[in-house]
Parts: sequence; structure tokens; C-alpha cells
Amino acid sequence: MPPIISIHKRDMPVVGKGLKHKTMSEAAAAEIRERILDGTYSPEMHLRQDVLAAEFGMSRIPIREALLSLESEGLLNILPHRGAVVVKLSAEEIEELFNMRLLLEPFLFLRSAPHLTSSDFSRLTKTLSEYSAAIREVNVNTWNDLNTEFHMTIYKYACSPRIISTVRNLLAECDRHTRIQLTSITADRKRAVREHRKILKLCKQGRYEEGVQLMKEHIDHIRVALIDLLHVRQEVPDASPGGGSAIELPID
Amino acid sequence: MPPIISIHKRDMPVVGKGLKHKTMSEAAAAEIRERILDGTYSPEMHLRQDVLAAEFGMSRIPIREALLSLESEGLLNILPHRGAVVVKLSAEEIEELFNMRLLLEPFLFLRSAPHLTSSDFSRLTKTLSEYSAAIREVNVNTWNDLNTEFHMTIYKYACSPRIISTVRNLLAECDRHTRIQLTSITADRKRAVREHRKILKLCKQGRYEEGVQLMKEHIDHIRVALIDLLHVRQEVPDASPGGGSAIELPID
DNA sequence: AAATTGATGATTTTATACAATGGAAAGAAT
DNA sequence: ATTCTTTCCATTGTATAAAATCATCAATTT
Repeated sequence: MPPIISIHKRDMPVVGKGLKHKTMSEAAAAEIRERILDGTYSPEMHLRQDVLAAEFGMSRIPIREALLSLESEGLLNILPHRGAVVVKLSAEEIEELFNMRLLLEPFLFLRSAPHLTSSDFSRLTKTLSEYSAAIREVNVNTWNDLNTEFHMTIYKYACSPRIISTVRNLLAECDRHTRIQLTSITADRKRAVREHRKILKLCKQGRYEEGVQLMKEHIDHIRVALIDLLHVRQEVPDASPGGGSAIELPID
Repeated sequence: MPPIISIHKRDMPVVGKGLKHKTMSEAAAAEIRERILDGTYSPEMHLRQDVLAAEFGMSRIPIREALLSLESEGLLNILPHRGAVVVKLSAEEIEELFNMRLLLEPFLFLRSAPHLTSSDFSRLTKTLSEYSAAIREVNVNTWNDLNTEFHMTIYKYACSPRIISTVRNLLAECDRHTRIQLTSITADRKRAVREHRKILKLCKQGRYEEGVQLMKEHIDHIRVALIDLLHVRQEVPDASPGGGSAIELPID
């Protein structure tokens, strides 16, 4: 018997059309997105079309289209005639993403939560359990998927596909940075799990006003902790006219 | 003397690189965007790459890239292997755009308005005057530019470039539909001007809470009127779980 | 020494050609 | 007559080649 050669997905990416993708550019975008989100391509890294094309075994045209697509998701900046750079967000820009979540997610919550079914709650319970395990094991690769699933399941009945997709994209953009925080600070990890659990409980009990309030606090806690962390690292005083504090949260 | 041949911009579009655009695809995107926004390309219209390429005097590749860019702005849907279709928004989808504006614009307003300068007020006064004239003359081609300028000037100090660009894009998307309303209903036109004028006055007087409240009402009035108009036309009962009413507006 | 100009090469952008896809029409089967 | 299958063709997606842009470096000028 000849030895069996094990091919791991990450060792040798298969980038192409198939069941998952109708076009090569979609497949390339998915792979590049994954690499940005998992940190393989770090902020400010320059992505070369020819290198990616050679690696993925395709021409540069679908790579260009993939990069354009990722630019519209906020993950890349494309500078004309100079190429694509992985976005590095300043503390202020990260904060803005959280501000935007704080503006949009409560709306989705209140429109959707009253319509959640028992099947949804089963799914949320399962997702929460997996999230808790991933947090405990510091398994950073699945945090965002599970966090996104938790939030998106709660919002699924909001009848606001545009806002939902905007939030989904914000979650993806935030994840690169949320990982830093959750990796660094044990207490923040445990609190995230606790808050998810309580949000779910309040939904089950039909206490939506309290649920939405906690959802806001949950998002804000991450915002505050992350900005603190980033400012400690940068030690740059925040002098912008609108900076310093987030939106006016009526925390009763 | 030979007769002077007058070349109008709209009669013979010059689509290309120059001072305005670094790439052909940017130039094409701008021209196509303009045509979508001014109604030349109506909702559900199919845009063919080869036709556009021939008309603009360029190859299909930058056209493809332009179409991708416009898809990310929400103006087009690109169906793999089937081409690009101008987005037609249902009444619910239009309403969602307004809901999103109602969530985001007050935040921008409150962060920015206190920082407006006398120079800003001069500009706003001028813009308002031009807007008023355009409304009076039912000059639909400039309404959105002036409306956008009014809103964007107020928001310029919000230190939230991402939210600002999201709102700018929402304004562009709403415009195709707001025109229907404003063209149809005289009273709505006059009220829009009145509301803009009063918002500006409240800003000058430093009465920001009242200003933001009126801004919300202003946006909501258009939403309500537009949805009424669309429902009268469609005569389809709204049975969606989250439909019927907008966000919970605390109108004191 | 500093500033300006020109040349070069790497990379991106676009043009042209070829391949792939999906819808419509035609033909075959029931 | 209706339904299913096959073929065809228009259009899109991708590959390859050529053109354009920009950053860097060397040479020249001030």
C-alpha cells in the first residue's frame, strides 16, 4: 500500500467554481476574505494581483474583481494604479463601527425578537453552548462565526435585509479587532458569554425592552474595552471634536 | 461664419480618464450611476456590458468593474452569468432605506451640528435657497444634489466617515423614489423646503435637540408620504410581521 | 549639496481573444 | 397537443497580451 497523503484545506486552498461559487472571482473573494479575517493578511499588507492569481491558479481579472468586492466590504483599500492594501482601522474608525452597530442592532432586535420560535431558541441555545466552549478554549477561529450566528438568528425576523447585511458586514470587520480584545482579557470573554446567555433568557421571557438594553450594553462593553486597549497601546490622546464618547445611550 | 454646433453633456457623454477619474472604470461607473439616478436606466432594466462598452468607447473589462462598483452601492444587482439589472425596490425595501436613515442621521446631526461655522451656515443658506428655487420650478435634476449637500454639510463634523458615506449612498438610492413623491405632491415639496429652513434656523440658534427632532420628522414625513403613494399604486396589503410602522420614534 | 529631469522596471489597467453559461428555439418522444 | 431533450446563440466570465501608470534610481543641472 502506498502511503496515504493527507491534504489539509488550509495547506492547499482549492479556489474555484463549484457548488459554493458560480464564478472564480467569488471563490477568490471568499478565500481572500477568510485570510483577512483570520489575520493571515495583516492590516496595511499589500496584496498583489499577480501573486494571488498565480497561487489560486487563475488569471488576474477575477482577482481584480474579487479585490473590488472586498473593497466594498471595507476590508481593503484599492489605490488606483497602486494596488490593494488590507485596511488598518484607527481606534476612531473601530469605534465608529461599534457606534454603527449600536445604532442599527437595537432596531433589528426589537423588530425581530418577538417573532422568534422555539426552533430558533433551540438553535440559539446550541450556538451559545458552542460559543461558550470556543471562548473557554480560546478557539479564536470560530468566535466570529458563532457570534455572528447568534446575532443574526435573533435578527432574522426584522424584515430589514439591507440593515441585516450591513450589520453582518460590520460584525466581520469588527472581528479582526474584537479578537485582540477577547484574546487579551479573560474577564471580557466570560462577560460576553454571560451577556449572550442573559439576552437569550430575556428573549425567551418576552422581556424585549430589557433584552435590547442589554444588547446595547453588551456591544458597548466591547467597544469601551477595545478602545481602551487600543489607546493603551497607541498612547495617543483623543482630541477629535466628536471623539471620546459613544452615542448618547439612555442607560436607565 | 459656419454655424456653431452646441455639444451638450448629456447628448454626447465623454466617458474617460482625466482630472476627474483615474481609471476608465471609475468614469464608466460615474456615468452609469448618473443614468440610474436620473431615471434614464429604469428599475429592472437590463444593462449589457457589450452595449455600454461600445457606447463609451472602451473594452468590457472596465465596464464589468464599474457594474461591480455600482452593485456595492445598491443600484444594481449582478446575477452571475446573466448580467446586471437596475435595482427595483419594493415599498418595503424603500421603507427600510428610510428606517436606516432615521437610525443614522440623528446620530450624525447631534455629533456635528454644534460644530458648524458661520461659513457653513452661509453655504447652507445658499444651498437652501437653490433648493427652494429648484422645488418651485420642479427642477428634478438638481433636487438630490442640493438635498444631499444640505444634509452632508450639516453632518460634516460628525467624525464618522463610514456612517456619512453610508448615508450619502442611502440618499442617492432614495432619490429615485423621492422624486416620484415630490413630483406628485405639491404640499410635500413645500413642506420639505420649510423643514430644511427650520432645521437650519434651529442649528443657528444652538437648539440641537429640537433640530434633531425635526430632522427625524422631516425624514419620516417623506417616508410616510412615499409609502402611502407606493401602496396606493400597488394596492397590496402589508402583511409582513415587521411592516406597517417605522421605528419607534419618541416624538415628544 | 540640493533640486530637477529622465530612464527603468514592477505592477496595474485595459484590449482582445477564447471559454463557459443559460435561455430560447427547434426537434424528438409520448 | 404536450412534454422532454438537444442544439444553438447571445452574453458573460476568464485568459493572454499590450498599454498605462507610478515609484525608484541614476544622471544632470543649479
